[in-house]
Order: sequence, then C-alpha cells, then structure tokens
Amino acid sequence: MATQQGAPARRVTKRRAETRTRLLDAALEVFAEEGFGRSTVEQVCERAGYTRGAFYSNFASLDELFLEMWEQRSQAQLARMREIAEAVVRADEPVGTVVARLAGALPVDERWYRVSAEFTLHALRHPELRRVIAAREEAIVAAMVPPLLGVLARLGRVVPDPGALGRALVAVHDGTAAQCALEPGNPEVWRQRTDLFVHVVSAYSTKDTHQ
Amino acid sequence: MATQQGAPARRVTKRRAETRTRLLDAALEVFAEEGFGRSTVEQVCERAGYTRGAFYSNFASLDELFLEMWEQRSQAQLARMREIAEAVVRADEPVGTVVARLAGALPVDERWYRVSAEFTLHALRHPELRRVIAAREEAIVAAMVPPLLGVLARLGRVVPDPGALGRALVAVHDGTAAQCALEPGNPEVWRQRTDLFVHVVSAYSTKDTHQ
DNA sequence: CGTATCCGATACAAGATCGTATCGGAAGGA
DNA sequence: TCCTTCCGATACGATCTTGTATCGGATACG
Repeated sequence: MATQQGAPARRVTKRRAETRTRLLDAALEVFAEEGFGRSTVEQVCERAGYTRGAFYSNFASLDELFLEMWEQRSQAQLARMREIAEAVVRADEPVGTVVARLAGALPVDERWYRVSAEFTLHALRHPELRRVIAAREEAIVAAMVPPLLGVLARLGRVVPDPGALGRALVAVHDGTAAQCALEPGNPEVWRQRTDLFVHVVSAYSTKDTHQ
Repeated sequence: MATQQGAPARRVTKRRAETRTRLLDAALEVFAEEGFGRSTVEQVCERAGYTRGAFYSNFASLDELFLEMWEQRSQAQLARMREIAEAVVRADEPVGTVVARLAGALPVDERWYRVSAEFTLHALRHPELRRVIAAREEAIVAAMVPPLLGVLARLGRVVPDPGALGRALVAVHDGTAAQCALEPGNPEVWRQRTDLFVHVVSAYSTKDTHQ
C-alpha cells in the first residue's frame, strides 16, 4: 500500500485533494445520469466546477477516474455494511426480523445501483478488471456471512454451505436491486425483496439437531 | 398492430429487409463488445458491411435501432422459454429435476446478457422505456409461472403467491446471470445457480394438505 | 516578504461523429 | 426492354471530444 514506485511521491496539496474529490463526486452524478459510455471529460469537469486542465492534471483518462471512483464508493459501502452486520449480530431476535433488518439496511441508492451495474458491464469488457469485481464479491460475503452465521447459530440453525449462501445472497441483492430501481415508488417490490432474502436464508440453513 | 399511421406504408423490399436484419445483427455484436454507450453508427455499419447511408435510410438513431433490436431478441428468447416450459410441464419428475431442467435450459448467452443488462440501464435513464422493461418481466412471469404451477400441483405442492414467486425467479435469474457471465468457465457457479432456483421454488410453495 | 513549486485555466491541433443532401445503380412492374 | 421507384454509397459541413503544450496565479516554505 505505502508509496508507489516510479512517481517521485508528489506530496498532495490540500488544493489538489479537494480538486480530486470534487471531480470524483461529480463523476458519480454524471455517470449516473448519462451513463459512463456517453459521459465526457468535459461534462465531469463542468459539473465539478473545473476545466479540463484540472482533470488531466489529476487523471490519465476517464477509465482511470471510473475505477478510482468505484473503488472508493465500494469501500465506503462495504464499511457501512460491516457496521450494520455487526450491529444486527448483537441483537437477539427471530430469523425473519434479523434478515429483514439486514436487508432493509442494505444500501439501494439508485444512483449507485446504476453506476455499479455499469461498472460490472465495464469490467466484463476489460478482463483485467474481473478480479476486482470478484474480490469485491468476496469481501461482501466475508463481511456479511460470518455475522449471519453467528445469529443463526444462536437461533439454533446451521448453514451447511456458507459459501453458497453468500453467493446466493449477492445474486439476490443484485437481482432485486434492479427491480427496485425500476419501480422506485413501489413499496411492494421492496417487501418482496426482503421476503426473498428471508426465504433464501431459511433455505440455506437447517435446524441444528445436535444442539 | 396493422399498418402504422403517418408513414405512407412504404412496401418493404427484400433488399431492404435483408439490410435491416444485417444491421440489427451487427448491432448486437458491436454493443456486446463495445457497450452501447461507446458504440457508433459507423461501427455497426462496418460490421454489417454497409456504410452510414444504409443506416440512416433505415433508422433515425442508434437509440431506435437499440430498441428494435432488443424487442426482437426479447421476443425470440421469450418464445424459446415458452417452449421449454411447455415441454417440461409434460414430463413427470420430482421438483428438483424439473426446476433444474428449466433453469439449465434458460438462455444465458453472455453476449445477450451484456446487451440486455445495458438495455435495462438505458431504460432507467429513459423513463418512457421503463414500462417496456416491466412488460417484458410480466411476459416472462406469465410464460413461466403457470406451467410451473402445473408441475407443482401434480407433485402435491401449492404456491400461495404466484406473483411473488415470479418476481423472485426473475430476480434470481438476473442476479445469477451476472455471476455466470463473470466466471464463464466455472461450472460451480452454474450449479449454485440451479440450486438457488430449486431452493426458491421450494420456499415459495408448500405441501398441499387438502389433496 | 521573496521565491520556488505546484496547479488548474486556456489555446490549439488532430481526429471522431453526426446528420443531410445528392447521386448512380439495383429492383420491380408494365 | 423500358421506365419508375427505391435504396444505399459518397461527399460535405458542422459539432464534439480528446490530449498536449503553455502560462499566469496560487500555495507553501524559508
């Protein structure tokens, strides 16, 4: 992680940092509205209140900006999920409630959904990015499944194949996120999403007879 | 459905029809490789073996071409799904097998996955297209759920909320399709996809005690 | 306060992309 | 075969986008 090789470690001015973050923030908005493919350097700069000079002084290309923005947001989101998971694990409630709380708390910001879905597609076209995506899925599973196992254990349930449960939850999350994004105003869709989570968790765990 | 209003019903020459389909086919490939956002009229024409003149003689814009291409492919895919569903419904096998057969037969062409995912994003940015997407989801549910209900009934299972099951299956399909696309060579992922389908169908149906 | 360094604005050239207007040849009917 | 209609190739101007090179003001530091 430390300092990169090559670049003589230019020390980061306050001004520069501010510029970077404003560009990164603007990028999220622009990409969400226009789609990454149709976005231009100019649009991002305009939204951030800079000109292209600032951009090229900070990033080599839109692709690079996209990657960095995605990684920052992913990490922030993951941190939030960890918090939630750990908070939930401390509570002492029935399976349905726990899972519902967990699912309900999962971030489903439409802007972020759009951008992350687009990034997945982007990664599909750039093989060197696939493992970035895979690593993220693994991180999510690693953050969510252990706490979940804990809660389930306390409720007398065992999960024979935690890995499968993890992947299933990710799939359900992605699939239902699309449905929610398409009908933002419809609470029914959100309820069904939670139900599906509960069903899946139940299906992948069984009553522990050895308890 | 008959003839459109406005356009004086230009009769469609063979040559013209051929040109259209070749453009449509080329579009699928180009969009899959480049992403819709980064695709250009020129690229599509080149791939199809035409120049831009042919394109503008047949379509008003890339958006229009995209919509038409998507609708054609969607319809073809839906027809295939209907066939499969009806074939499966005639068989007489346990739940797991039936669902597995159904899931295994679901088309998960990577090219199509990319393009349809991109179309969903596209629709998200163009509200007038949302109902097109919604209609497709309804059509899929309408095609798949009734036969499934039939099989389940014969096996002594009832589905309290068929609508919820339908949406759940669509979500699972979309979510797992992404995972499969990301790891095309990994059969494990496909197995887990099937498992998830089976689990969901089981979870949304119960033993019929009145039989 | 003076100065060296940094950063982002501006100007510029090259190339891409679009949509239209025009034209010659192909297709189809008498 | 002739002739009318249709279709797609070509040429063109306008606009957009990119990346680089340069410059003046801002910033940090002694």
